[in-house]
Amino acid sequence: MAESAQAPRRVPLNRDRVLRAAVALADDVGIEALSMRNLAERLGVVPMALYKHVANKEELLDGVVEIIVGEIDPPAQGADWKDAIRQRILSARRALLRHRWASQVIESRLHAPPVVLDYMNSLIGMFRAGGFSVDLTHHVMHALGSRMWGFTQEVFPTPPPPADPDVRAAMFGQLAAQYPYIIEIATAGSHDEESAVGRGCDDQFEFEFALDVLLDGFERLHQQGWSSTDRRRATRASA
Amino acid sequence: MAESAQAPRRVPLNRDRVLRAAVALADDVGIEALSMRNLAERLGVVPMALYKHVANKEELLDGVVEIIVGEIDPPAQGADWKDAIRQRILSARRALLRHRWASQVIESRLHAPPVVLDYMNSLIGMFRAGGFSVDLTHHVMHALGSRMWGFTQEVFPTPPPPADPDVRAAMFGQLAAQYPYIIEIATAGSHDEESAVGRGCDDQFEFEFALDVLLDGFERLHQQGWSSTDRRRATRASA
DNA sequence: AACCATAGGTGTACGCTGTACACATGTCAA
DNA sequence: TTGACATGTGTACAGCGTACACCTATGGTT
Repeated sequence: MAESAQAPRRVPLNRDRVLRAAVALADDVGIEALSMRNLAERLGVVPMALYKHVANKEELLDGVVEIIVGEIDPPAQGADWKDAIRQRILSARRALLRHRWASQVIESRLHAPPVVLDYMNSLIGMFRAGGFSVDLTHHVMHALGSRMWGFTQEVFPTPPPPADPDVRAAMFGQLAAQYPYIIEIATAGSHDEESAVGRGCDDQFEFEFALDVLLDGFERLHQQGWSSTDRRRATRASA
Repeated sequence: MAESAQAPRRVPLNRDRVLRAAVALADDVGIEALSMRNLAERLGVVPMALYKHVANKEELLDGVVEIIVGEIDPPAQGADWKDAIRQRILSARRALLRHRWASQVIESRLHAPPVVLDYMNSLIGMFRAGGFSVDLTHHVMHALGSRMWGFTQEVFPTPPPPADPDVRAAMFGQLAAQYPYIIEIATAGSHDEESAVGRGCDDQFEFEFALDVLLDGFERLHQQGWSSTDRRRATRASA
């Protein structure tokens, strides 16, 4: 008899299948639960089998980053630099929103995988095509920082408010006394102050706001013919 | 005889000593080697002893963040909002440069320790004192993001160039073919192209450049009386 | 002075992690 | 048919955070 019926001849693992399984697993159970053991189990294989395809966990994560970055759209053709870059970064953002854990992994990488360099290289090229000097482009890329990946580090996501209304009211009073300005911001635009505390922000708006402040600033410097001889107090009119 | 001579009556641990030892240990051996076991050893104590002073490792790291943030200078008095905020953030930067691992720990926190809220609250207050609306202040704080802590995520620090000149030349050629724009930036202002690849950037300059682009943008929006009813395409003149 | 509650330190043990190393198996070339 | 090579297995180890039971020294009360 054909042993393909008996033991259904498993397709052998390969690097790509391992990496895609890792992405799927992280999507499902979160990045902190992505362990070599869990991943192996999901692939129906013993942990050490993975090491035939990735050198170690670091390289696995490098590969995962490659996959995510591969989901970013190529640059739009025909748009001016500002719109093209804006669109591209927002595409990166969409990719990273599909995998919420990805920003953390990107930031943890010690050296950039090739696709990452591709992306950065192409982004730089978009500024250069817009007429930016090498120097200004350099600084502008630094200024974008991790925002070029479509995320801002959400420093301290607001914890969910306590369910008990009494506890919530008490907590609100204490916070208002201790951090009046934070409360002022958190409750802005709401008449029911207390309930608004845990309301959260429109992340997409905040992201675009910051991105546009930066892009507008870059445009202004570019138009003014900024050059790195203005190195002291770089962008400031005052000095 | 006094047993204080015989067994030199050790001073008991307390939360503060534990936290400061943790900071010192991380400074010495790096954050990845800061384990409960290593920390205990450094304090001449058994690992579990630490748990009488911090609930778990997460809370230890919270406490470590408290100490770092405590090193940030209080706001300057009498300066205008822009200079005051600039100075404060640069002070935060100095604190974080003293502990290179700290940014990573700050970003890994799930909820903000009180001193962190203090800092943010006070920074918000500085914008408000400068006449910023609640709304604009809100967005502006988001736009600063982790830069308010004085760091930009250094995405992918450049690895040191290989020692062997032949290898270096070969690598340079390959990089130049594959990532021409990156190479263009990396070698800008240098005539000896190859050797400039690993030269690195003036991080302080890059940080201040980005900070000033943002602060200048904020100032412009503020002067123009930006209000959140301009919510679509927030900062853009075009639409 | 005797007592005892309590805070602080100890020792052991468990489950989890990444991964080194030796081994088995399955597939293709000679 | 034989052997080489790629792939998957099994066992084992060191390190991690930390639960739990225990001991000990200190300080206040009787």
